[in-house]
Amino acid sequence: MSKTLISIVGPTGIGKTALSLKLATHFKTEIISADSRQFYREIPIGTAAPTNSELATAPHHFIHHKSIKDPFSVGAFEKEAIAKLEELHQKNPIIVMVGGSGLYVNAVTKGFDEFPDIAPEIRTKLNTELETNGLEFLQEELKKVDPISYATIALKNPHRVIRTLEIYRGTGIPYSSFLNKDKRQRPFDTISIGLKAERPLIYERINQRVDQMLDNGLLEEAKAVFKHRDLNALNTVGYKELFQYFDGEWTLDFTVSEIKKNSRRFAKRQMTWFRKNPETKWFEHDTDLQNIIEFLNKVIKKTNE
RNA sequence: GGUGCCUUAGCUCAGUUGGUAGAGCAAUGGACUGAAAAUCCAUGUGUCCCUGGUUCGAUUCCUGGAGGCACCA
Repeated sequence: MSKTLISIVGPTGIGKTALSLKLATHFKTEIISADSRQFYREIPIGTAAPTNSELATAPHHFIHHKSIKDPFSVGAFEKEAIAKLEELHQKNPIIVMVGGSGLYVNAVTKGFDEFPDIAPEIRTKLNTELETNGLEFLQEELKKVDPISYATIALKNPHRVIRTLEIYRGTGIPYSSFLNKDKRQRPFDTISIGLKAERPLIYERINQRVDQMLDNGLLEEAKAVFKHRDLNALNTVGYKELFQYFDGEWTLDFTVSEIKKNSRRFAKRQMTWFRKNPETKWFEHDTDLQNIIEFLNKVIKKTNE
């Protein structure tokens, strides 16, 4: 039987975790997470990570396996996840992956071009240069050093400009010349399942879930990591707003409404990202499990013919 | 009951000396190959409360009405 990865995508709060548990139970298999914030064990509440009883339902990977202090990246995740998948596929031809981080999902299913590791100091330096000299200064350097990227990337996006420049400074080779090498072939087939719902319903559920997180102790959780606020892992909806509240800048009511708003915007960005994958099969969030399983069995049977 | 003020985008409001209107926020669409819950880009037609009048033309002026707020009784 050929190796299969069932990838579940969709906006935050739509029920991906619940579906992943049902599918893992049905196929008697394990779950890989592709969620860029549920990696971190210090922030389970605000990231809506699976609860302990959910984690006990099926073996999970890449949940709470890192500290917010550990440096981590999509590239590192890609390598770890592919290695883990290979290991799991030895035991079971079907593995489930859930995650709301589109880039991380793609890292596993499609893979990236190979880039060398870049010393983190280079990015730090670029960030200082951004602050002192401004974005245009960096754009000028990029124009000289990598005109192809200059013409293609979003020049007003400092993250993108810095990434392309750090590749050049770290290797002496333009970012653009690393792209579109031989795309790696994955040793498994991916079946992509998307969960969808009407926008007002998604928003309503997000609003409710934020209230639920606060009842579950989000405030205390955020307070406990407050002193690490500068870590990238904490540049995250729910925490960055609460830090403003702790600073005395915002009232609690305003903070909560900002968390809800930013969660809604996040969900919108997720939908934009996931919509562009033409291979995703979309189901309503309340679709009967049997229908999804039927669909999966049909596809799996076909690929094994 | 009387007097005054208000009624314009989902919200808060600006504005048009009469030529059918614009800001902030919200919202929407999009991009995104190692920061991605990050970061970035783009998008403003709405019975200008209703009715009648004046006018070539009314959201703007006038009459009447409805709703809101304040003060006086």
